[in-house]
Amino acid sequence: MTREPPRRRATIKDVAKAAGVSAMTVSNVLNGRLQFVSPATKKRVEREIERLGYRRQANARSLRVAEQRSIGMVIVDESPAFLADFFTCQVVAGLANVLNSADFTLTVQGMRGDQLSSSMIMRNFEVAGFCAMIAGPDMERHQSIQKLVELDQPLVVFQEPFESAGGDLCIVRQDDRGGGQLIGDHLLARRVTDFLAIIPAQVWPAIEMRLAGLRESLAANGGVARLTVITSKSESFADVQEVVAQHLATHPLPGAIVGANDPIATAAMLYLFDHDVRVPEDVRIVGFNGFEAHRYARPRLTTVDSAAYALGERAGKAMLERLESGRFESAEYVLPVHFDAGATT
Amino acid sequence: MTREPPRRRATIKDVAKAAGVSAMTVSNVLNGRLQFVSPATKKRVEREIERLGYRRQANARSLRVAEQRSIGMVIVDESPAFLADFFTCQVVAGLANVLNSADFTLTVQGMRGDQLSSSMIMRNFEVAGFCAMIAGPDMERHQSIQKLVELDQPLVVFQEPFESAGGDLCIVRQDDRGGGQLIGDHLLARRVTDFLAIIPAQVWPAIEMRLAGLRESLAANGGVARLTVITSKSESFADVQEVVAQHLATHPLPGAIVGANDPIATAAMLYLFDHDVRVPEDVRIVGFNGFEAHRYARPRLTTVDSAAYALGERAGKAMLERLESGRFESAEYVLPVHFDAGATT
DNA sequence: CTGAAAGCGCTTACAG
DNA sequence: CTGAAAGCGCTTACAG
Repeated sequence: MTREPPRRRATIKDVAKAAGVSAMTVSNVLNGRLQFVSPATKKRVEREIERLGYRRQANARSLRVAEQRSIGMVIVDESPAFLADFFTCQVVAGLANVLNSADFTLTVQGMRGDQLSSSMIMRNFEVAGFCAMIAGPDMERHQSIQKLVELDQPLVVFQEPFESAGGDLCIVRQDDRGGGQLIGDHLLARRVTDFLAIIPAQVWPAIEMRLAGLRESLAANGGVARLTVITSKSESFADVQEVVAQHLATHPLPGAIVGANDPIATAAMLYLFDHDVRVPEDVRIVGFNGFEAHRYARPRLTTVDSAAYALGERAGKAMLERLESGRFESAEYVLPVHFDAGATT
Repeated sequence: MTREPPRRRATIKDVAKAAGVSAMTVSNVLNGRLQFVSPATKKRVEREIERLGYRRQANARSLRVAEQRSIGMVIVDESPAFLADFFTCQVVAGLANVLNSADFTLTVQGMRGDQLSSSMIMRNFEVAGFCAMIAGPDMERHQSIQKLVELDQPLVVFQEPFESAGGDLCIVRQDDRGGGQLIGDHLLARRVTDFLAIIPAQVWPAIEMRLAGLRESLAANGGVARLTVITSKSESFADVQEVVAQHLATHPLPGAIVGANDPIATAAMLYLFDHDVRVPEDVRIVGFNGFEAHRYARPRLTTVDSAAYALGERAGKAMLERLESGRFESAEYVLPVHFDAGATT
């Protein structure tokens, strides 16, 4: 229970004294204002910084110059393992990479929607701007976005289908609706008339958009094709298989199963295999995302490749530009998705 | 190019004035020191905080109380997509979750080993402690750890096999060596004598440990079994298949293929299928990690389940305890792994 | 080119 | 119970 000995961390004054210069000169060296400091002095200061193990108190600097060097990433999700989702993880990876390269740090905080207002990252002022990935139904999501907008700081929201209501807000998303359309068109061309879509219980706007695109495709075809949507408790193997079993117990085989993402589609496919249904001969199957891990199922899944990592990068760039120029250069970025034909259709 | 209008953010003084109290009273409300403030005053202050949209400047508070409310997560990896790795992602998810629940924020920065010294997070003092996930060969990794230790702040290192050299350091890892042994024992019991291990070019200490465990198992068996190790440029499907093809062009089929992780094992398995080799009849295959995404390959892969998310949680708890009590309660935590028999052995 | 001083927004020991 | 004041470690406008 002993506390640390109170060995004091070196400050800029310690460095200044050791180098025989003023604190201002040390500050100039630290901030690269080299027109004010001779090369010899610079060397001396740098040696003392090294020797004393001096590190700048980011807090003191930020307070003085009223500038933060971190971006907040808020993930609103019911699951306590919010970041464990692969899509989210890829987005965060791309974002972190761009920000880190520009000497910004990424501050991650995940929470449920009702915890947003009470979270540290919102009650305190400590980041230069926010990025947000928000799950949930429209109403709740919009409440969360509204709360973030009211912070009056630059905000990038991922995978949000609705138009930016103006403000200091930028939407970065991919064309999930277009992806849904591509799936519909592809299957209609193969004369599928009976579609079964499987979505997870946790509402994600991107998944709603995929469904909307699929519906549009079917409607454009004259509306002769029928779409049934069933909901799985989660994306897990067991839950998907259970809901598929339940549905097929009372319904005929559909012409095609469209999974909201690859894990769901693959779980459904394996269920069919275990019940001697052939894919694609009896039922065609399509997933969504096309991440590496799901290229390993055989037959290879037909899917739509998502640009999750690129979304993160795009958001990072947008945020950096915003901080630089004072406004977002575009209110919305929509990245394309790519249809990826496998052997299941 | 217009800068933001200089609308000033509300400070504690603004709140104090609006509520007709002193700044100290506002501070007391903010910090829950309610013995000093009457319920009526508290209500009034809270109303003004709400009305003015006041948020505390975390920098000013941290500077004053000399206490940080963020933990730094350093990921040292050659890949620019450092965080995109699923194992790392799971670790970060578990860590973020525990820290967030304790009102700590997680500050993520990824970089190559040679960028460590020049990174913001190291040159500045802005977090209460560090967690680190470090790839690379022993020498380079130890250099990185050394640099982090010299910061003289609490440090948790993930998946590092070597003993803590004392200091303010805690190792959190899983029993990868034991996992390797389990794989060896399992295959030896099935009379395998010719092992082929496939590892990625990027050195990870955890993978070295898996190999070491496998070697120990073989040695304990009298050393009649032979182990060949080949290296794939990356974990990607194409690279693994290429190296397997190359090897098998000049070598007979092994009795078993041990992948350093599931993606590698699965890619090898699919290569064999494409060349009419039966699994497990002709060649047995084992992977490592057992993440959900790889339960979808058929036949279901025999693997060892990793505790990546739990590693992150354990590290978070260890760090919080350390900050609370002044020392790590244990210099090392080793989480168990579980053998997960599938249909490929 | 260099130094002394003010001030960023908080918290807290001290005096009333 | 409340207020005035000092000070955390920086940066920067100002004076020499």
